Amino acid sequence: MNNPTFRNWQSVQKEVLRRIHAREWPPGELIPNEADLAQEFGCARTTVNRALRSLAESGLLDRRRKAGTRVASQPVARATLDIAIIRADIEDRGQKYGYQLIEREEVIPPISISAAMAVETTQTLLHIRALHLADDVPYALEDRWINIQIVPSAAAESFKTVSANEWLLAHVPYTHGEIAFSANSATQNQSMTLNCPEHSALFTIDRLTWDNDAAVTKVCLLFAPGHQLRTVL
Amino acid sequence: MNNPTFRNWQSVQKEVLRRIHAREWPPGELIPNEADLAQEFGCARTTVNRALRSLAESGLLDRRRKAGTRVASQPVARATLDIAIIRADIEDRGQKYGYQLIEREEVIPPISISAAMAVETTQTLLHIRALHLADDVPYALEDRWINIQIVPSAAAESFKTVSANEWLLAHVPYTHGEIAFSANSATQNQSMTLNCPEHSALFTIDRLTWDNDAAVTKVCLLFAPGHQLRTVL
DNA sequence: CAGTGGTCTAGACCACAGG
DNA sequence: CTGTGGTCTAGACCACTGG
Repeated sequence: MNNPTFRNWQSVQKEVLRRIHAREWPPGELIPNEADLAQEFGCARTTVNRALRSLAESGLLDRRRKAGTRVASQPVARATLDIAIIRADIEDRGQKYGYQLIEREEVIPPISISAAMAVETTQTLLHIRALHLADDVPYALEDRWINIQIVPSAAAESFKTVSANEWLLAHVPYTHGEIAFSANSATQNQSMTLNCPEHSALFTIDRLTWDNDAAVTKVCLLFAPGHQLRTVL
Repeated sequence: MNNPTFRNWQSVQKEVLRRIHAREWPPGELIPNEADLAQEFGCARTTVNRALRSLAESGLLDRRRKAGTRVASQPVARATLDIAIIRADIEDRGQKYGYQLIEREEVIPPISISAAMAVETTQTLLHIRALHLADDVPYALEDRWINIQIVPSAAAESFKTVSANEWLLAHVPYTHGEIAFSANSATQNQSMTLNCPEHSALFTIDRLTWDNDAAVTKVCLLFAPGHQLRTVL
């Protein structure tokens, strides 16, 4: 049984993947415990643990103390998306980045915004609207609210040349956030700004960013028609 | 220096996060090496490694041999999406799942499909169109192509009661895939099936699944207006 | 070439939860 | 209560890569 072929966790993982894939270990099946696998593979239990833990993180295995390790019966596809700064996205594709500030105002937001950001309905927020361009063509429309009580330094920024998207990521820390992807129909105003037909289907990212229970910023990004967000599984 | 507070990798990670967050280690900064941190925290280097590796995987740190570990200067937001079986998605929200097969045929696909799936232009594929419902309301429209040379058992499935979405995940292994999210305008046909206005903005998932360089299936999922895909950061 | 992260090992103790 | 995964340790060697 002592198989000298598996000397590192990657090779162990590869072999485990092979067995799952070949249905030697079918979905839902209990696989041998770490100690047994370590003996079979001729390596330390730590190494087996590393391989299996990694597979569990990607959703292929289901591990529970005492219950052991099972092949996931419904293999969830876990996609990892990297949401970068818009400028970086554009430049990575070799296009020229452009930026235009449309509006900047400090106002009391609609109830829907103050509620989502958990601020008093009477509190003033900084409202920014801006357009991102790729090779001089409209790329994305940014509509953002910033909590200037939490980020007072934002009040001094004009955001005329640096987008709020970029400035915030570089200057303001956050602890966690929520993000939602959806599709929205372009309003007349939006379609004019993005230079597309009215009612075009726009890929949309809504994002709410928190710093320890205080909302930092809420942003809605509307991408020009045709935009895709891609990743591998 | 020997601080007895940090006994496990989670607490080490938490402290590192605190320092990043408090800008004690600003973006781009080189942080102490593992051995030094281990001494400071009073734990083994392995434990520090575990904490830092995990942060690097989530994009907060940038690690390179010899060069050391740096705080990411452009913290990429890395969102993890779980793409489950549609039925599971609906039932998890306490709704009743429904399924209707619209069309099932074995035909030679359009060039765009055969090219994407890297099959001969003359090869017949299984084409499935189906509707998923939540509480009897249209939820998503599935348009799928299956490579019956790779999955011959699919040719014997009627897909009248079990969706291809679910059947494939349970019966057909795959090694990797590509996924893309976008927004599309509903065609007249689509809008009738989904019972929504024509030209509605539909959230779209395109997915191509491979088994070792052979395409298994290509699917386009069009979700009814209002659908959101959510996750946390 | 030398410093850094990447990994392996053997052994140990612990936390959790199934039976 | 007991088996399983989760983790820590100390020490070691290795792989990569910056200077």
